[in-house]
Amino acid sequence: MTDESVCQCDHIHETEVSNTKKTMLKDDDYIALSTLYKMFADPTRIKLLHALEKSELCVCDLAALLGMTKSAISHQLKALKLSDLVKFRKEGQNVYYSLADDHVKLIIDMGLEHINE
Amino acid sequence: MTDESVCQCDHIHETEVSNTKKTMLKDDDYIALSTLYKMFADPTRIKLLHALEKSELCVCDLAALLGMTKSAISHQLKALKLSDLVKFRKEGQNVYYSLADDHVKLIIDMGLEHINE
DNA sequence: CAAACAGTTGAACAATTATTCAACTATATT
DNA sequence: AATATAGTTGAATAATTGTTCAACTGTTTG
Repeated sequence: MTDESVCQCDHIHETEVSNTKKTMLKDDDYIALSTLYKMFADPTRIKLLHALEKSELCVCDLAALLGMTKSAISHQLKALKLSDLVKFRKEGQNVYYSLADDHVKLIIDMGLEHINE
Repeated sequence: MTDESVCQCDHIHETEVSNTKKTMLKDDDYIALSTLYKMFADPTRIKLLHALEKSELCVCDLAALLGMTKSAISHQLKALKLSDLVKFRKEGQNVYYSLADDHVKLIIDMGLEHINE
């Protein structure tokens, strides 16, 4: 099956397309990238990340801050944890969450720049 | 209704929470931010953006490059257009798309950095 | 003018996902 | 040991979303 049969096109700019093809990454890389950005693609999660820029907070603090249930927050923190965007430490009954690294702040700031222009 | 009644928590670190609250943005800002990142949160769209880093391409080119139908590509380009991530120019039957500004490349590169560590 | 092609669009369908709810674990307190 | 609280978890539900399909617009060419 040719590319043309998939895209239903006859006249393709072949040199540009083949040049671009060389610069493209593996499919898995794009999936990994989009999976990362999915974490920033939800208001609740981006609030959590932004809140944790300031200081570490426990699940209760975050739930109170966002006005949401502990369960909802815990579910989202789990997703952020799986994407290595937050880390945590346990202390007694509390679990304190914090940002995993500086990229998180940089990515959020980059987005804010785009919004505010 | 108090925050506590929503989050089901009794012992909240009040000073940390109220300090963090001061640094938080308006809800609309978080919605705008997450809406922006939603555009990067899909493999097809991030491929389109990455492809357009190299040179402008028409819908047919992009469809051929990604091995997808013109319709699917057109739908995603519309979303990217609405988020001001791509711009376009018409020439005869063709519509050439290109990146709207440099932020797009920066945001993708930032994500790649996080992946490759 | 008619045929061919590039591109767009809306509806439909399938897949993904955010929150809720209830049940559960684990730690701390009395 | 019993109770209370912090946090997690899995299933269920509702909402969102990506692709397909068919029909459409607009431009070019013979």
